[in-house]
Amino acid sequence: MDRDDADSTTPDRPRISDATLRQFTGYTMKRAFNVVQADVNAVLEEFGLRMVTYSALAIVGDNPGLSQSQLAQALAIERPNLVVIVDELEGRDLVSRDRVPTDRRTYALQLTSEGARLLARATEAVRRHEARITEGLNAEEEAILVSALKKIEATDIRRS
Amino acid sequence: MDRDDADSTTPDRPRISDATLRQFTGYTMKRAFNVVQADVNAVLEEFGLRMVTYSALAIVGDNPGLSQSQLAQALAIERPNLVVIVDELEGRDLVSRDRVPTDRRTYALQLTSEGARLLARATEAVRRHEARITEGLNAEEEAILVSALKKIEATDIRRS
DNA sequence: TATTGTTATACTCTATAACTATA
DNA sequence: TATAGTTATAGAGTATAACAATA
Repeated sequence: MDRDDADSTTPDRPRISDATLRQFTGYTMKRAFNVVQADVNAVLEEFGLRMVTYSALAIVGDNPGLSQSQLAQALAIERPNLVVIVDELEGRDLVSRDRVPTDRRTYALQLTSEGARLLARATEAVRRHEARITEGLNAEEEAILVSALKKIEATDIRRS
Repeated sequence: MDRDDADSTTPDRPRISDATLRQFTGYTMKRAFNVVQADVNAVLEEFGLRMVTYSALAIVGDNPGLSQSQLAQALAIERPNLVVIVDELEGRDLVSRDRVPTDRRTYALQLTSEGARLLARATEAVRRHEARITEGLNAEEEAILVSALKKIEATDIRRS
């Protein structure tokens, strides 16, 4: 991809403006998150993980014994889609599905020792990715960024 | 429900923790953006638009006469995928594809008057959505939020 | 030889209905 | 009757290769 410069071979449109979209914080959130997502996916690929499989490991690690329905809700994905994710993690011996005697419909999910080890290594790599992404921010800026994002996340969306 | 609860409204499942993921600003960015995206998509649906078709209208409006390749680059999508988007917008008479005499390979994209009208109405609705989303933030918080996001967006990602 | 727009295609992600086995 | 997990499937979204027309 060649960059546009002030060369006469470029007809009349050297730079594309996104002024209308730039007035919106949500647009800037999307552009910033695209950069974060590309970098974190590259980091996780070294562990054979994607954002969703890493997140699943982290949630199972924080909540040993939870059910697939609970994990699906925590990841905000539909139950049918979670099945293949847990299949993959179980097939790689990172997560175990244990039957629950008190309710034989549900599985209790747990990290295997290998899953715990991979999660720990991946979490360290994601920490380094985070440091890279936020290196231009001082502590106060990052604190306000996080608190502002949490307020947006907590917005009570009302439909008209 | 057959278990005796201290609170009758409290479900019998414990709260799921996302403590490991919450240490990451990128995770909070994703959670916040999910809320923004759901709301803006609901807003745009009333105009028969999605985020990508609204963005395309906005970019064409800001850059009349640009080519499909330039629009694809501005939207960060591949050229083949843009074709169906422009097909849709052209089929609804929101955008016109005009032949360029100086380079007959390219199309000059422009809003039709109906496209300009729809863009203006949708932009007003998105402004109201933005006000809803950021209503918990004061001016300083929002300014720091935007500047922090722009710094993240500008992060120079280096691959090892 | 390179570029614009296009077709075809494939792979991922996501969403819904319906099934089974349990409760 | 309801719930957990599952299967099948369909719709988006996204990516690459290759082609015709044009430069």
